[in-house]
Amino acid sequence: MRIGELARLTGVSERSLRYYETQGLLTADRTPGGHRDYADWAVDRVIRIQEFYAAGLGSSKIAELLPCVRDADGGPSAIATPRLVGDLTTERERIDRQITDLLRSREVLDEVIATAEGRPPADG
Amino acid sequence: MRIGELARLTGVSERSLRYYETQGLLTADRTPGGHRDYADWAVDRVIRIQEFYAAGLGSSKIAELLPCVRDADGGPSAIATPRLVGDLTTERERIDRQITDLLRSREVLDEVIATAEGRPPADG
DNA sequence: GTAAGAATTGACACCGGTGTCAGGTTCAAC
DNA sequence: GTTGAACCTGACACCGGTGTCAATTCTTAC
Repeated sequence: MRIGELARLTGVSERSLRYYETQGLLTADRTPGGHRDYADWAVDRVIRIQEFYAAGLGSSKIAELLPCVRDADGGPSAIATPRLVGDLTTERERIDRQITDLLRSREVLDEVIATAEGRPPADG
Repeated sequence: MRIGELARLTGVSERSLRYYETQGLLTADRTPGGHRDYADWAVDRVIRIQEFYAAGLGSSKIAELLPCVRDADGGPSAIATPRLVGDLTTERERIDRQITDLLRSREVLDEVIATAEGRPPADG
């Protein structure tokens, strides 16, 4: 499929899809004229990339990580090197902390919202 | 207390503490010479500010939100306006989505780590 | 008084994914 | 062929919390 369709299917801008390619996150065949031609599994990959970005990982970490992820690209998945495993473990801890922060902030927001709506804030 | 001590106690840089003041997130008395003099509750407030930042809120939203949060600043808490409640509800939804993303990414990381360590990936 | 450490303001820079514009090329339908 | 939509590359800018440096001033202990 072409970049326009992929953008439409994933909700990710064409700009970003091209950027992912420069970062080694997403590859595409080319038509004789130079237009990108994506395989079907690109949709899943783009969604996964977005999830990783949302989780706070940077392009280079995602680039290392993607080959090790079992997904629908049809290829065999690589085994993470010990160094990468160390990095990912660090990321995992960061993600844990972030989840904790998010849960706490969500509670606070709920309390403020509940108070403003005249409901008694859930006991705390 | 002085800015240096507050920075040490919270783990937040002096630079950031001064920035928070410019954003209306944190106030301090001043000594006759102009040095900031923070009350004890500033520690809790700074930690809360950091949590909100970590949750993806911007300075201006936090500035609106803080007066409505019941915390240790000794003051009575304000009631959020309907407009603010709307904004906070939107933020709450964003936070929910982000938590979902983080949980999913964490699972993927766990699988990659487990595979690399020769453990069978937790069934999925 | 004086010296050393701490605090002040102001300015500049960074990161890094994304938006956007410009100027040119390709594709597909007629 | 021609035409209009889609695509190409390259460049510039943004955001916004934080790091850092500079030049100056305040505080405190001697």
